[in-house]
Amino acid sequence: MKDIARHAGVSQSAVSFALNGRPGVSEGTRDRVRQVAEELGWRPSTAARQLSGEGAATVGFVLARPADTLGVDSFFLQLVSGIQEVLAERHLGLLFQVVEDVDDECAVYRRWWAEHRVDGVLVVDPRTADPRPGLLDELGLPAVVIGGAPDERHPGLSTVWADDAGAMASVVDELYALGHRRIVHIAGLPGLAHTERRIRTLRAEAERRGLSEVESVTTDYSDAEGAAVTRRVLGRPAPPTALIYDNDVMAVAGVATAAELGFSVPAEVSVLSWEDSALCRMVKPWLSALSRDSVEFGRTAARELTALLDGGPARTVRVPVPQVIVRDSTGAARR
Amino acid sequence: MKDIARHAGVSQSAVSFALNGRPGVSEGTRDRVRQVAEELGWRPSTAARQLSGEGAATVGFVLARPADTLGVDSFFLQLVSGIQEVLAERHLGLLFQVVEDVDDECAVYRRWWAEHRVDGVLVVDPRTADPRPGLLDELGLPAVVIGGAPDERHPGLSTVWADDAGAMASVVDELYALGHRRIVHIAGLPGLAHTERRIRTLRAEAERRGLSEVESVTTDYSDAEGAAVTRRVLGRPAPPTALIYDNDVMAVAGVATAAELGFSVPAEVSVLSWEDSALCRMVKPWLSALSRDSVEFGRTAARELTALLDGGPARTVRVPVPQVIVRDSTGAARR
DNA sequence: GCAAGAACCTAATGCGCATTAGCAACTAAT
DNA sequence: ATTAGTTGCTAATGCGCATTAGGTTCTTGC
Repeated sequence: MKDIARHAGVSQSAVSFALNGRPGVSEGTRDRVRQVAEELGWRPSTAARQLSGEGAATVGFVLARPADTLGVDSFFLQLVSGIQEVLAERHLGLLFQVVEDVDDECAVYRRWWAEHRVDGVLVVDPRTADPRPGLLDELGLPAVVIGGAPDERHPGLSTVWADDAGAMASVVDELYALGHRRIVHIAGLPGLAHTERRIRTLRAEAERRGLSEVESVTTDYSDAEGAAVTRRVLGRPAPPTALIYDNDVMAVAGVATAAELGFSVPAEVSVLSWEDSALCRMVKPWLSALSRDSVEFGRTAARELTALLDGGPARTVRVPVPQVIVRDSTGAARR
Repeated sequence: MKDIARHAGVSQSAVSFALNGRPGVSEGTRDRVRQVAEELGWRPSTAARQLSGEGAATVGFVLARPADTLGVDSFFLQLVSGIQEVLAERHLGLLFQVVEDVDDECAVYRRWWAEHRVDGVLVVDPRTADPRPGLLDELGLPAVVIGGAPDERHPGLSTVWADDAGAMASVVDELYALGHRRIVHIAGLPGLAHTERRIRTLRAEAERRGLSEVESVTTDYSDAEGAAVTRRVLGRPAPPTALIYDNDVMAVAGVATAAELGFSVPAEVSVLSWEDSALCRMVKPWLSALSRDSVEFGRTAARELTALLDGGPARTVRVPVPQVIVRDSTGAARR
C-alpha cells in the first residue's frame, strides 16, 4: 500500500479508503488508486488484515477418520467441492485437516481458536453424545453441523441436515409394498447421529407394521464388513429378502457376496444402497440407491456458515429428502 | 502475551524470549513464563507471527477438476491424508481449494502469493506444457510437484514421482510372457504427464518386441468412457487379449462391459488396473492391479516441501515403482 | 465578508508478535 | 580500583493494514 500511495501521489490512508470503498476520497482519486493497485497486482495481506480485526478469512474443516478407512468415498470430495464453490466467491480459504478421532478433532478446534486461524468451522459426522458442539459453543467459534439433527442445546450452532428418518420411512414403504417382510439394514458406524436415526426409524416402522424380522447391524462402512454381514445374514435358515446398505461401498460388496452365495439379485434378494455414485452403475445389476445432491449439501452448509460469519442468526436448514432411484437391484420379494 | 507478562511479572519481550527459546532470560524466568502461558492456554496468533516475518505456517493444495468428475477416487484422500500426517507434526495448516481448471489454479496461486497466505504449495497432476511450474518459479513460491517427471527447466521446484515408465515396462513384460500380443491401454486424460509417459513407454516396448497391435486410447478417467472404449475395442474382429486401465474405476467398468459382451475374464481377456483400491476387490473376478502406497507418496511430498521451507535445496525424489498385484483378472492369453 | 460546514486529504495509532537497541547490576580481568 | 565483559531484563520499533483524530482548502449561508 505504501507503494501504491507513492505511485498515486497520495497518503497511505487515502489508499486504504479508496480500496475499501470508505468515504474520505474523491471518486477521481479512488479510481486512480484502484488502477495503480491493479497495475501493481496488489492484494491485501491476510495476516495484516486479520491483525487489524478483520478475521482470518478462513474456514476450517476437519475430517476425523483413521487413515486406512479413507477409502473409496465420493461423498466428501463432493461435499468439499460444493463448500468451495460458495467460499471461493467470498474469497474465503478452507483450512483442511485429517485426524484420527474426535478427540484430536477437538484439539484442532482449540488450537485453531487460540491461534485465531479460522473464523468458523464446518463439522461433519455428528454423533450421539458429541463433544464438539459443546466445545464450539464454549469457544464461541461459529460452526455449522453437517448432517446433524436439530439440536436445541446449542443455539449458537447452525445445522444442515437431511431427513434420514423420512427417507427411511419411504424406503420401508417401498420395500413393504414389494412384499418384503424380512429386511436387514447394514448400517454404518454406531454412534453417528444419522446411523442411529436410521436405525430408530427402521425399528419404529417395523413395529408399526408388526414386522418382527427386521433389524439393523452396524459396521465400519468398509467393504469387508459389508461382505461379512451379508454372508452371515444370507446364511440363515430364513434369509432376508431385502438388504439396505448405508453406503455404496458396502452395497457393492454385498451384491458380490450374494452372488457368490448363489443368491440372484433382485430375484432372491433386493439390494438398496444409501448412497448413489458411479459405483452403483459399475456393477451388474445396477444398484437402486438413495440419491442426494452432495455438492448442493456442501453449498448449503457453506452458505449457512457465511451467514453466521456475517452476524446472522444460527439456523437449522433441512435439505431435500434423498430420493430412491430405482434401478435393477430391487424387485418384488420372492414368495 | 501482555497478560502472560503481567502474570509473570516481567516484560512482554521477556515473554517472547522465554517462549521462543531465545537467550536473554534466566532459566527460572523461562520456566515461570512457560507455566503461566500454559495455564492461560496461550497460543501465538498466526497472523501476528506472520506479520513479523515468520511465514504463514500454511501450505496450499489445489485440485483442478470439474465438480462432476470428483467422483470415486481414493487416491486424493489418501494422498492428502499422508500429507497431513507430516504437516501436522510441524503444525502447518493445509489450505485446500478445488477449482475447475489449470488456469483457475494459476489464479489461485497468484492470489495466495500476493496475499502471503501460504509458504509453499503442492502441485498435482502435472501436464505436458504445464504453466504451473513456470509460474511458481517466477513467483518464488516453494513448490513440490507430485507425480511429475524430473524437470530441469525449473530448478527451484522439487519433484516427487513414481516411475511409470518402469512400471509400464514390467507390465508389458508380464503380459508378453503370458502370451498377450494384442494389448489396449485405456489411458487417462491426455495432457497429463504420467498419461503421456505411460503411452510413450508402451509404444516403445511394443516396438521393441515388434508388436503392431498394441495401442493406447485416452479417456477422461470416467467409468462411462472406460466402458465405451472397452465396448469398442472388444467389438473388433481381432479383439485385444489384454486391457490395461489407467485407474480402478475404468477397470471395474471395463470388466462389467466385457462380461456383458460375453467375454470371460481372464480366460478371454485379461484386465489390469493401474490403481489399487478396495474397488479392485469388490468385483468378481478380483482385479489384478498396480499397487502403490498413496499415503506414503503424500508423506514424501510433504516432507520435501517442509525441507524446501527450511531452506533446503530442491530435490527430485523417486518413490518405489508400483508393484503388480496379481489377482484373478489376468491370465494366459487364449491361443 | 465572515463564520460554519463540507469535502478531501494526511498523520498517528493499534492489532500481536519478533527483534534490536539499550540499560542496570554484577563479575572477571587488569 | 577501574575497565571490560556478561547476564537478565525493559523499552522501542516494525511488519501491513484499518481506523480515528486532525488539518487544509473550498463551498455555502447569512
